[in-house]
Amino acid sequence: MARKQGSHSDITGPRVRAAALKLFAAHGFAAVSMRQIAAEVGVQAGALYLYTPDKQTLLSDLLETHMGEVLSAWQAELPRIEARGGGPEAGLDAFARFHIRFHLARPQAVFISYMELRNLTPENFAKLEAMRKQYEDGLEQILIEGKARGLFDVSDTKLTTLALISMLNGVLTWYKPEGRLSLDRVESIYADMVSKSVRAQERSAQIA
Amino acid sequence: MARKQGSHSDITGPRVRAAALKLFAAHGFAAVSMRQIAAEVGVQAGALYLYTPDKQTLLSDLLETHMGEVLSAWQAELPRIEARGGGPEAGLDAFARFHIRFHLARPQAVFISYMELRNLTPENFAKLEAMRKQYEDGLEQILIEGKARGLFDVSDTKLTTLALISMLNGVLTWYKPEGRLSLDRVESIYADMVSKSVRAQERSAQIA
DNA sequence: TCTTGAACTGAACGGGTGTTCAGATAGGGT
DNA sequence: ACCCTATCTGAACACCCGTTCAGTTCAAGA
Repeated sequence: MARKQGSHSDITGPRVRAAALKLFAAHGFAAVSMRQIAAEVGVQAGALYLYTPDKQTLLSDLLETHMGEVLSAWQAELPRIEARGGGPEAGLDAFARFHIRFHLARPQAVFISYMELRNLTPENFAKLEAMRKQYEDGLEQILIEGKARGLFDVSDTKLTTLALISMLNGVLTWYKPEGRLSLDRVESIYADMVSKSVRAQERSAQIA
Repeated sequence: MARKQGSHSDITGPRVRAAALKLFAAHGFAAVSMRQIAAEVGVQAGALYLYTPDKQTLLSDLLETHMGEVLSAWQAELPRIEARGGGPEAGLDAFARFHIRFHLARPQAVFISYMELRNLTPENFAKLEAMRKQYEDGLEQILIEGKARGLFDVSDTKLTTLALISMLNGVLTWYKPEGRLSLDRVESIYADMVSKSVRAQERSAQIA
């Protein structure tokens, strides 16, 4: 029965990862069995081991791939910020909008990326943490620069970075594409809240 | 060996719930076995069934108890807000500070409350969702009133409610009691960010 | 046409799962 | 001193787990 039309390694491999992503996001890593993943792909459990050495690696590959995509997508965004002036205010706005848009396009990957970290081996966990930190540092640099220029009123850039990312991540818990608000509208509202939450008060002295 | 000193139902029952809370928070509901919980208590697995009809109920009892405590603690906070003037600004500040303080005191319960919802039966899930909504409505009412009085600049009170709670919940992912910042300091920084993120711009017209 | 080997099956491995229950144990009431 | 019963044990139940592997199938290369 092997080697049916269109059932080569190039096709089954991605299907295995897609099935794992879907099921891990829906039920959690620990609650999903290799047999369930295999059934979703339409294959016996043993066949999965042609595409992953074990269940744990299947998870960490998904997470590393996702985090890699986040990092390179944000890198690709930087030139566009420069093109629009490149100040901390433009950077912060771009970050908020990028984060919302990018993450809403991959809700399952984002979901498991912060739900299933504890199911990684220490080595895999450390690697993921480093990537996450790199992403957060991108935001913190914007805050640091804005603070230095007196544009932002931020007492602790590290805490603020985490608080802003938490707020932005929250969109995943409720956003539905067919919902009341359009993606653009959601993006704008979040970008506005982010901007206001760190903006320095306009000094009355300047106006008076 | 039964009925050792101090090993009555009144004592073992709470110990079972405490062990389950600890292990569920650390490893996740699906990854923790009844035998592990029993071992933590110092008892055989069968004995757990004197204190819970099944594993699922053990989880939902923990979640419902926690959510009940959140709601009643917030109710108890309301008179104190009234005493301090009772406006939307005072209410919002009180909510942020209450949320941070209360949740940091129960990190494990909070953790499982938004990680393990999917492991509940639909009935138990619905009950929990209703309680969570009631809590969120407390915050939204503050925003609605502040918006009506022109104190807050909030285009969508529902979205803003969820965004603010997400931001406040984020504190759990990084706060360590022995860390760099004191609880009071963290509380103040978050309360400040919350306040600024919804505050209406001071109109230059008023000043000029 | 024959051979090769990638892709997959299906059964098996040892071990863990939630849950049940007959029986042992021992503190409190009489 | 005795019994009662709340409490707990330890074994068993049927089933599911991740992983391995000998064997089967069949498209492609020679």
